Amino acid sequence: MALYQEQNLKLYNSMSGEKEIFTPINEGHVGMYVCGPTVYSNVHLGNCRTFISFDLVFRYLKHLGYKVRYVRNITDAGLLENDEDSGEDRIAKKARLEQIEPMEVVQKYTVDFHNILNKFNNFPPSIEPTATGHIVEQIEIIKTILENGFAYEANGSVYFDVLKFNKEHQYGRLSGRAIEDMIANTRELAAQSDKRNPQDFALWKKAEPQHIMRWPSPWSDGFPGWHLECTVMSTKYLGEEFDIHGGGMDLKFPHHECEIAQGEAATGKSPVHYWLHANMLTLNGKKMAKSTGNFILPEQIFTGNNDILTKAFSPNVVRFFILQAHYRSILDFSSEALLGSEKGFNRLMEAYHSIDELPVSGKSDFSLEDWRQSCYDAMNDDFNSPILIARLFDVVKTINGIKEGTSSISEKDKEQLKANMSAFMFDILGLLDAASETENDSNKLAGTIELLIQLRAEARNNRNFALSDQIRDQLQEMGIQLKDGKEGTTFSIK
RNA sequence: GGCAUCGUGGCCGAGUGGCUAGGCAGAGGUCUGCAAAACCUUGUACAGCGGUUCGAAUCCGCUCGAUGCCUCCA
Repeated sequence: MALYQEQNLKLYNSMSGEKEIFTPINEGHVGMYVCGPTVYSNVHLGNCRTFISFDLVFRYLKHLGYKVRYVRNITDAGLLENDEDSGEDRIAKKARLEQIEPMEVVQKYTVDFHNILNKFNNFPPSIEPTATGHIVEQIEIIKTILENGFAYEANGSVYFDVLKFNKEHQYGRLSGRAIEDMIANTRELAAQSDKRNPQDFALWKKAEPQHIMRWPSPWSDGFPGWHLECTVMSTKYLGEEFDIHGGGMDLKFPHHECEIAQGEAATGKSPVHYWLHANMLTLNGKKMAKSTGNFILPEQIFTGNNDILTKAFSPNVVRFFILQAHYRSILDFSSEALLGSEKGFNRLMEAYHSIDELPVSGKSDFSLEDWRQSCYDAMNDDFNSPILIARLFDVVKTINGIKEGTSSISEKDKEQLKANMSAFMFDILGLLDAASETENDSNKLAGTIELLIQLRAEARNNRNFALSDQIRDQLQEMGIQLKDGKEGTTFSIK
């Protein structure tokens, strides 16, 4: 029996504003779409948070036994720099500035994106389509929307008619906006627009002569509007209706609102059953954003090369830090918070690695099953990773108690405990077991350290404390911590 | 200005009508040649003011503050 049948997963649907029991369209299968990055610059940590959040969702659904098709796009065209009538494609602009081909820009930052997410131990999505790879489909859907009467052509561009759409459907449901308010509050824009109404958005834009990225279409040589690619690629690979759509909170309006409108205008059906939105990562209390310069790059964290942090942190620790907050909460990035996470993370890992050495007794004096279920309860409650981590720290206390002899565990539970912890820490949270990574080298290193420990023990027996302290302190400087316990000396590597 | 979200102890962060969240830091202890590390124990909290209730940090109202979106944005 698949695990998902025993578990009652609830997730917060941004559309209803409530936690809902998750029921996929096709039993045992999940279709999930997440808005990917625009590859015109390096991803910053705020971008990464969103993708780590949905990696958690992906991992957990898989763990529950669902067959998940996870589609995440690469936006490599169609995103305008400014107001859409005067703006320039971001990728084209970068290409002009760096004097390279637009597709070189795309390639460079796509590789960077994959690299970084790989370091964070994210699973790659099942399909990673690109906007430029789906121009034909985008043109087709524009035709359909035109035929259905929800769009109009003007000067070679095609715009979505929001007011007309709103008469038969409801525009603004996801973001809780009334169309009247939008009309009343639209900012004054430059008057040269071809749009009938300021709320309308572009499906197809005619390219200005200097515009490099362009494709032929029935209306003009031009390029598709940004919102369209997600509609096309999600429905192409997941169907006209699919289970989960994720993305950053900042995409809710207008991007996701437009996706809903495009889907409904094209097929008459609302495409998404569950809308999930990950919240922002802040720095100095403000959203991390490329445009304001308020951001930090993952690489700057891994190397410690930045003004914010006092030291470098591993991707694993950063991931743990991110997962210590719920994905729907704003999380503030700081050196102090990261240091706290690092210490906690190391403690958790050490406890896990000490399970094998635990003494066993006839029976356990705690309920492993209750603990295990409490972990699932946390994850089933809208992927509450901070609660799961709190439960993991609870069991750290139990493990230490067994070590000290104040608690007991049976042989069977010990095996189970290790398997469960491994599942929650590595499979679901996606943390990396650093110890297993470079086994060969670490064995040699361990042998060397053992030798030094022996030499130090001899020195101590001879009361040559100067030598013993020198060994201890110099190892410490290298990040190797000796631990003098009752059973002798052990070590850990930072 | 409109819409939305949020305001929890030194820091980070869960939770939610009555039952210890958790982590880090701090304090005390165990261990130690001295330490470190580890482990154990432990305090301080729910922005303010009203209201509902037997009971509110949790619900309602107002005030103040913060953030996000309203233009590209994870």
